[in-house]
Amino acid sequence: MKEELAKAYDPKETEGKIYRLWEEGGGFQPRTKNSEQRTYAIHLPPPNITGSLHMGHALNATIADILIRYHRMKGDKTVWFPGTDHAGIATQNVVEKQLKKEGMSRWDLGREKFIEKVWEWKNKYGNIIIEQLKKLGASADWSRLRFTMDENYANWVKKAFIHYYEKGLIYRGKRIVSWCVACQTSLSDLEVEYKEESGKLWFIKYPIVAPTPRGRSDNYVIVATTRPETMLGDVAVAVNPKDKRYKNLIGKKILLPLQNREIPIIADDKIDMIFGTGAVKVTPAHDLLDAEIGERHKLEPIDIIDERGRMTAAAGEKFKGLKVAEAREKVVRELEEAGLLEKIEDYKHNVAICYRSGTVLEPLRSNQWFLRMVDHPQNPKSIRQSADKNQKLGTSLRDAVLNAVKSGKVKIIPENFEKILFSWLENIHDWCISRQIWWGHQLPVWFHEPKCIPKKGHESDVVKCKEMVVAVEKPQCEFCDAEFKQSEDVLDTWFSSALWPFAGLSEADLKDFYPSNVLITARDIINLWVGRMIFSGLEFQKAMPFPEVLIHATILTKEGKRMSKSLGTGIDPLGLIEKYGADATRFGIIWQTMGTQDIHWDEAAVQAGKKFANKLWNIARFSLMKIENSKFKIQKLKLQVKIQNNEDRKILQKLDEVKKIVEKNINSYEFGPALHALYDFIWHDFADKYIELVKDRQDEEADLVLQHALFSILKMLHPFMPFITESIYQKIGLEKKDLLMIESWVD
RNA sequence: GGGCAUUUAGCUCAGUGGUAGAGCGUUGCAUUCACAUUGCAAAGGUCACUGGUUCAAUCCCAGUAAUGCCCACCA
Repeated sequence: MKEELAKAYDPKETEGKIYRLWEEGGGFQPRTKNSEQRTYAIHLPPPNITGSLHMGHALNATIADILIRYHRMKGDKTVWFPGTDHAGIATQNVVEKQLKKEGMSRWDLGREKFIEKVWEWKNKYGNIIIEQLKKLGASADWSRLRFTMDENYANWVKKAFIHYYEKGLIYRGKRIVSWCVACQTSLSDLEVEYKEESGKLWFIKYPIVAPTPRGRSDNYVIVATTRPETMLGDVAVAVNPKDKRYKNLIGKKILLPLQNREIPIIADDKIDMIFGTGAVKVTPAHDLLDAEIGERHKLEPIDIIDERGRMTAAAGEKFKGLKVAEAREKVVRELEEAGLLEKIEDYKHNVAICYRSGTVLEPLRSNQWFLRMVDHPQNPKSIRQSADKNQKLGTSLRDAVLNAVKSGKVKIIPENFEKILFSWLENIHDWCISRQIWWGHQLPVWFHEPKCIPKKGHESDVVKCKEMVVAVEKPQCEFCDAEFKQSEDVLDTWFSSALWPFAGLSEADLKDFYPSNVLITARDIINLWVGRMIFSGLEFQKAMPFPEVLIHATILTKEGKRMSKSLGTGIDPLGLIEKYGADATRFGIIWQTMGTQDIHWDEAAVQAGKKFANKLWNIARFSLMKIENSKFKIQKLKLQVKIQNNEDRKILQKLDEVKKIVEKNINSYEFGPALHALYDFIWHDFADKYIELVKDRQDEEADLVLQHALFSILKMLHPFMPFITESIYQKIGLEKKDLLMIESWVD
């Protein structure tokens, strides 16, 4: 059927229709086209259900969509796996905020009701971002949509936990963790952020017990601290063993002010002689370094701050129950009154804050679960720098990742981001995987109720009752009637995200599409996510989850600053789609994607994309009109005539060159250059020159070359600008015709 | 404190060991011919700075400066 093309391209009129056409045509599902059975798979980094599309997602999804559409046209059995992440703390915070507006807290509701509320919220808002990705033209297979809390995904999470536990890699212990008083949970190292703060450095006099000669000023040691209130939990004062100033004080005792406790002066080479006074108060319960020192010197920690951020009884009667800030004031005041405050200096330093709530974190000791990262004391630095790529590493999870990257089993693109991974791995601590929030995967850990009622005939076996069982299902005690109760902790969200390349996939998909071909992601989650997916894949699938990791650009503001919602500097991709159309938006993004250089966002590129779309539209309008009026109707897409005319030969040759450039660029993830080449060719070679030349020609060859070039252009441009190319293609009067999206690539 | 990256036209960015390129913007001309969301043309640059290698450096090397990003348990 003939259909007149409008004079200008209208994305609004087109995009919805075309997307439905694709979906109804089953274009997103994988299919086998050639006999080679090559597969191509990408996993969408699952966006948080709390999120809405930002430029980073748009860039990521556009890149993935280009690769997916290209490989699909190439004939590979292609699939793009989409899904969303339950995003533990983030989602819980959103729902808690909502509750707060109603004057409630999660505690008022109770755990069960609260989780119901979160599910309600998820069902209502959790797929917004998926709908937004569709607007962008993402050709993901929505029939394979997953959620990190789906039932079989959850089963994988439990399986993984139990596997690690039985292997001895998961352990429970009372350790210092970063504790968020607002979220009431522990955080992993990677969830801690730092904020510069102008604080104070207090210099406190600690009297030495063994009296030095009277009247001398050295009958106390001065320590400098940013957190005077923690002195209530001091168990020692540490100095560097090489420090001459304190050499003869080592081993002597100090009478801890306000607490009137005797504590030793110890030597530890971790102490920096330059900083402060060179003497450090040691509070092993509330500082990581101090905990390390405390352990080395076998000093018992004293917990003086509790999980609500209040002082405990151990802080002393006067301080018990006070908030940390209040305690600080009071400690300072009392020290001053006692004449033990030497001086106060202004001091700028970084304080650790919660990446979700922004609250200052309290390092404190808490019962948590850890995943062991390192299994032997080998110096990792020497591993990385070693020239011998086959050098044996240990079998720890950390070493598995190191090994994979070092041996090239996984390639990080660009290569220099390997360093980010290496430096994290070199200093890695065991991963605190338990959280005290409610929304997430509850640990498959069961505790025996303390009250034990022995079964008949088992009165003497009661001692054999297990206190704790790690299992998928609730266990039953052999010897008594006491109920097992599931641990209230949930797992760190990233524990489940780490299983993303395989968890929740059907067995058939796992067989066909594991490993996937490339992981596309932003640099800020290289450690948080990529590193953990690598060891999870190796652990549970015995193979790398992906051979390549493409770290794409970060989109910054035009001024080169980070885009931030709170500062209002963020660009909304949906606004761009609304204003210019999805193709123009994709064009604008990719136009600026040169290598992996960060992008200083310039909307002019999107405007250029809109103009280009219109140009293409009119190229098609002219070409189709000419061909329609020609006696030489289109039969096939292939050009099968011998070319006589020189101009024809020239344009076909150029077309072939462009094809090679585009293929080469896509294969090496150079999307910007590919688009620039297409743009130049289409506008300046094809439209400006060839079409002008061909206007007066009436011969068959001209018409055939014109249509061949047009089809080739539509195909090559399709991965970049899918809507308009498909829309034009659908208007071509061919006999047998499929969707352009599954049409075969230019040959 | 450590690491990485960037610096080229008014703006956002490509690029090459041998007279410098695009998009947007600017200026002039053209046009009821597919497209004014157009065509043709023009103006506009000591390629951050200093030194080195070279017959020749915007490009390679070293250093400096500015900017940005990431990592880090200095009290």
